[in-house]
Amino acid sequence: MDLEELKRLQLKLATRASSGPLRGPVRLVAGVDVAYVSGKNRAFPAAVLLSWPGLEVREEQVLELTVSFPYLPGYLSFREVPLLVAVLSRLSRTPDLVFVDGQGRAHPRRCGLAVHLGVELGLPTVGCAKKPLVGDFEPPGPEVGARSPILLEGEVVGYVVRTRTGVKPVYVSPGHGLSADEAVDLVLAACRGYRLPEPVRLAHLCATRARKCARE
DNA sequence: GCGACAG
DNA sequence: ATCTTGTCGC
Repeated sequence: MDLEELKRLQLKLATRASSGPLRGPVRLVAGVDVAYVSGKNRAFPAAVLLSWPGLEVREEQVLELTVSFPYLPGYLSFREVPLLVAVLSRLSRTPDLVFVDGQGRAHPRRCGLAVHLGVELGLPTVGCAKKPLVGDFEPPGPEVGARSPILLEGEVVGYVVRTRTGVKPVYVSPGHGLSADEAVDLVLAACRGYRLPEPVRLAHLCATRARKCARE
């Protein structure tokens, strides 16, 4: 792998990403995540389909695949996009929007996992990470719904959002097909008492559960 | 050179 | 991400 080559690809992908506004109604959403087996190249990508805005689980899919690309900060999408595309293709219906566990535009080259996946699928995506990658920001207020902008080179690429009182905030940034403000609204509307939005939280549980079963 | 660094 | 039990606090 040639990182300079991949950097150029990221810049190209970022150009193809739309910053919204969201087009069309959202009635079905999906959440994706990947669980790994310590050290090995085994991965368990999971996708959960839920109704919107009701958030009722409609379908779950999990796969056991081999990962070929290593984890490198700034290049996560080259490791996970292939896995996520594979598991999403297993769903019986195509979601109107996908919640991703990772950054969207809050990336050095504006091409985080959510951007890459969204452009690749041609579907709107929201990035919701548990930790920051780049940008400057202040901690959001203590009340649920509080947000503070993530600034990168003078641009608001996302928001640090308080989804639960007394709990660390999440880092929300748009992937493809929507604005940063819409991304925040969607994440808050997808939370049900936990730090992470339901689609991502359930996909995480699904992937972890699959890995556990596979080992027993 | 030093520190940072999604999952 | 993963390795891991109990424990403090709302």
